[in-house]
Parts: sequence; C-alpha cells; structure tokens
Amino acid sequence: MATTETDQVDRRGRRREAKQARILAEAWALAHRDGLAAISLRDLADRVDLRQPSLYAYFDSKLGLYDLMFADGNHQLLEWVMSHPLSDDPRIALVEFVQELVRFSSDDVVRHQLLFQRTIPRFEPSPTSFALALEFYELARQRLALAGVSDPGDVDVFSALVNGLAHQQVANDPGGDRWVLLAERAVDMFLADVDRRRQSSSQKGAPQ
Amino acid sequence: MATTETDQVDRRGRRREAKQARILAEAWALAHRDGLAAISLRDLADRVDLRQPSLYAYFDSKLGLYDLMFADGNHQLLEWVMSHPLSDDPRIALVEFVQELVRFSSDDVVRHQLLFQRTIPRFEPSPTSFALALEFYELARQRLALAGVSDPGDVDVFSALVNGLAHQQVANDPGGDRWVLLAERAVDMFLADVDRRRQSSSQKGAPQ
DNA sequence: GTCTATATTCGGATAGAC
DNA sequence: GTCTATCCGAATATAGAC
Repeated sequence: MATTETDQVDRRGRRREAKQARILAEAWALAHRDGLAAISLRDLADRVDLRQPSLYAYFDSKLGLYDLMFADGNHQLLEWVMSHPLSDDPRIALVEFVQELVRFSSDDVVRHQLLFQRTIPRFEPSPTSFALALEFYELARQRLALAGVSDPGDVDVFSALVNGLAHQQVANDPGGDRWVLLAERAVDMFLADVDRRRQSSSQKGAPQ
Repeated sequence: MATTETDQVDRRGRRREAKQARILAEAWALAHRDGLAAISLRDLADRVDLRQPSLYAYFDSKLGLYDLMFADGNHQLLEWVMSHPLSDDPRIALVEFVQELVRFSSDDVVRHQLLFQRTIPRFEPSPTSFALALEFYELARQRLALAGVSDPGDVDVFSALVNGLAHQQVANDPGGDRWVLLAERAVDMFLADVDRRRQSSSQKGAPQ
C-alpha cells in the first residue's frame, strides 16, 4: 500500500503532538522545581533535547507557553473529575465532587496556582484555553443542579467554600488531607443552609 | 540646650525610617503596576530618588524587600482590623470581622497575594515578620472564641470560608463587593452548623 | 548612607541557513 | 522544524571612593 499524503500529515502531526506533550510535561516539572514564574526557556529546551530557539515552533512567546499549560491543566481537571464515578445520592455526589476538587488542587500546587490564582503578571488565557475553563464551570454548575442548587447566590457561596478548602489545603497542608476531610462537613453545612433559606423564603412569599 | 548624642541617633533613626516608609510605599505601587514578582530594584530606586545600589542599605536582597513588604502588609492588616469597633453582639461582631477581612483583601490584590498566597518562588518570611502573621491568627482565634467557636475543626472550616470569600472577591470581582455581601450569610451558615453539630454531639456523649 | 562604575549572569527573542 | 549564531535588554549584586 502506497503512502498517501494524509498519512504523512497524520504522522507528522503525531510527532509534533508527542513533542508538545513532552514539552508540557517538562514545563510542569520545571515549575515545580523553580516556581511557575521562574521557568526558563533555556532549561526547558535542555530537558526536551532542543535548542532554545526551537521552542518557538511550539509557542510564540513565554506567555504562549503559559497558555499551553493553562489549557493542559484544565484538560487534566476535566479528565480528573469525569474519571470518578458519579454517585446516585445527590448529597454524596456533591461531597465526592468537592473532595475531588480539593485533592486535585493539593496534588499540584503550581497547577492550582496557574488555574485558579492570577499570579503571572501579564498572562491572560487565550479564548480557546479559557473555553476549557468555562467548560469546567459548566460541569460544576450541573453538579450543583443535581443537588438542587441553582440560585446564583448559593453558587457563589459554594464556589467560595470549595476554593477556600482547596486553598487552605494547598497553603497549610500541602500533600496532606486536613481540609479534604472537611469536605463532607462543609457540604452538609452548605446544603443545610440552602434548605434553611428555602424554607424561610417559602414561608414569606408562599401564597402568590 | 546642647545637642546630645541620643538626639542625633533619634534624628538619624527617624530619617531612615521615613526613607524606608517611602521605599515601601513605592514598592507597593510598583507591585500594583507590574505585578509582585516583577518589581525591579532599578525602578524602585528611581522612584525614591536613590541609585539602585543604595537600596542595599535597607535590605540585603530582593527577597529581603519582600520580607519588609510582608511585615508591612501584616501591620496594615492588624491596624485595619483593630481600627474597626467591635460589636457587643457576637454574631454581628463575627459578620463584621469577615466583611473587614474580605474588604481588606479586595482593596489590594497584590497585598493579598503576598500575605495569603505563596507565589514568590523562594520567599519565606523571616521569623520576625512571621510573628506578625501569627499575631493576626491569634487575634482571629480570639474573635472566634467570642462567638463561642474554639473547636479546631470549626476553626479550619471558618478559615477556609473566609479565605474562599476573599479569594473569589479578589479573583472575580476585584474592587467590587459581590462576595463581601455574602459575608453575613456565610457566617450564619457557619454558626448554624456549629450549633447543629454541638447539639448532635451532646446527644451522643452527654453523660460523662 | 550614598554614590559611580562595573561585574556577571541570565533572560527572551530574532535572522537566516539547512 | 531544527539548527547556529547573535542580539539586546534587563536583572541583581559587589567594589570601593566619599
């Protein structure tokens, strides 16, 4: 069978993708070692067996590298959440969702930093990368809806709660589970409050 | 009256302190403009009418500058909290405390970043500076105790909640008050949960 | 404490050949 | 896409005079 033109394209595309994956992996490794802001393109090139200028075939600038990492981190997040089974019990499902998120953050501090904290001076995700972040927010919205939560104020409180747990876990007990273990309690606290507010508001404005 | 030696020392000490205060103020201004990690000692020297090497009379290294800023930020935090009246009603006092903290963070994103997020690669506060941070945590502990909260787990949940509100405020509505307005609701949610847990645990283990 | 002068290193980015 | 060669700018930090 003769080699067609599309075969060629596929093969080259694969090689390129593989190289890009390697670049990303080593970029994360460097970020762990030196800090996210201190990644050097020279070090990165060394680790992937390229000369430093050759990296520019994969991104336009250093901020472009951060954009690739941002997209990669969001892919990891989506995959992480979707790789876990979804319990039938809405309460348990929400508890496990929160636990997954806190673990995800504590598993990789710099990834948490890039995805959820704005710490790199002039970096803003490109529309394509940001779409992945939105995809996650939509997924989270659906998970909350399954537990009967859809009020915007409720969603804001929930997001603060999860973010706070993740942040405390990352900042004060990196690699541990001190705040992971509080996830169930936090969710119960939250759901009880949602119920409580629903009841008191239905008392006031029920007949209408 | 003759000029004594201690007068001289005081005067020089004051001049030095004034200069240091100016350096700090301009360092914050630069952090706002360029990002915390991107402060340049050249720019800083320009702004305080010094040559760049002269800054080394005030700190040993760039990390030393961050340490000064860290201490300064914690001073601001303590002063901010203590400048507000403390309500007699423990619930209201706690609500206002949380509002103050969220406002403090949203008032200055980079200060929040330096104080509560570990974002500068090799920076760790010196013992002296860190003591100020501990002073704040002790103050927060006392405020919680006034509301009847002292269980370590409760404190952990509370810290996550406040940190989460502050972070969401800073990240998603900088300068606004979307999450500040949720402080009261969050505190009520939290206190209700503390009560609820206290009751259920006193049922189980009351006689002893 | 502040200066001038300078060392030194390192960074990202470009030009142009292959 | 990858290379060599190089540019240029920026950074922190030090030496030594005043």
